[in-house]
Amino acid sequence: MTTDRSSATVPGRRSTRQRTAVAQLLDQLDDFRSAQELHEELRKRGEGIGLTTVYRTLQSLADAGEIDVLRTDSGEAIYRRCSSHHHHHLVCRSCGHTVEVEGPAVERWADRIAAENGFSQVSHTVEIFGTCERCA
Amino acid sequence: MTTDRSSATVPGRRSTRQRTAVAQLLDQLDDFRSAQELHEELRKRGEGIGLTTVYRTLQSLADAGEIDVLRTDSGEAIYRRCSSHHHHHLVCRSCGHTVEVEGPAVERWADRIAAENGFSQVSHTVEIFGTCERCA
DNA sequence: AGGATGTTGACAACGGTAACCATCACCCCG
DNA sequence: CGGGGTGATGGTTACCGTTGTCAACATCCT
Repeated sequence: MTTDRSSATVPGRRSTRQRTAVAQLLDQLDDFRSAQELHEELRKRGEGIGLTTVYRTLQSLADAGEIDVLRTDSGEAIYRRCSSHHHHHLVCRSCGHTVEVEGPAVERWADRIAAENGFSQVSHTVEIFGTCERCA
Repeated sequence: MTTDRSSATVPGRRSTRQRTAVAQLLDQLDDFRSAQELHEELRKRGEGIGLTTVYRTLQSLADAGEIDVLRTDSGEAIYRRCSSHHHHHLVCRSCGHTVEVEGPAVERWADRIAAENGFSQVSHTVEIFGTCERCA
């Protein structure tokens, strides 16, 4: 069995009903969702929670590395609970279905390129978009 | 000799002083810049041009594939005139200084991963961010 | 030159996100 | 097990990048 991350406290420290609700919802979902979508879903489920709190909680979780953040073409941030090790995503443009992927060679390539050009504090974004079988 | 892209018209069709100014500025710059930065620079140079027009022109150029668009961590769009062949970027977080990079192996890796998971119509984003030597 | 049509730009609206801050809930302590 | 200090909440306002609006204007074809 996996660790129960739903009770993660992250921010300052306290565990509240709202934070638990956000964490649990993220655990259940497998696709990237926007803060507003998550907020709407929580309210739909009867959770009393403010949009501000959702934003704050997501930001804390992201800062703590507990969730991944992507940007849509329109600039909107979308969130998803991910495994903790470094990975990238293969995302369906149509339904948002996501597969975590790895590419050790890509990591090395990025680091090498950056080093060759004198860049430090290197990070990189690698996302693959396409149409999944079900949406094809 | 290369084609004179500074006179690109793109949108509907007409060539105007403003569009030429934006295109020329992009030709001179080698870094990713936000619409507002470009607008400010143009005014600094004495070009009478509205912010709205800058946004519109950049969007048209991007739609036409004449410039590349990236998103900063904060979600802001940044633009840069790029070579037309497929490439990626090594971008300085601090000053926007950019180096175009290539990674044939990465392209193949992305295509293979997508194929293995049954995804079609594959595209990918690969950007490397860091701090360049001058900003370190 | 004349005019149809595309373009401009000041301004207002918009949408996502973050700051405020008074009220509230955790949870530690006795 | 209850009081209270401290961190959390959330309605509201503010922000900021970006886009819509629309009257005035420039371009370019004839």
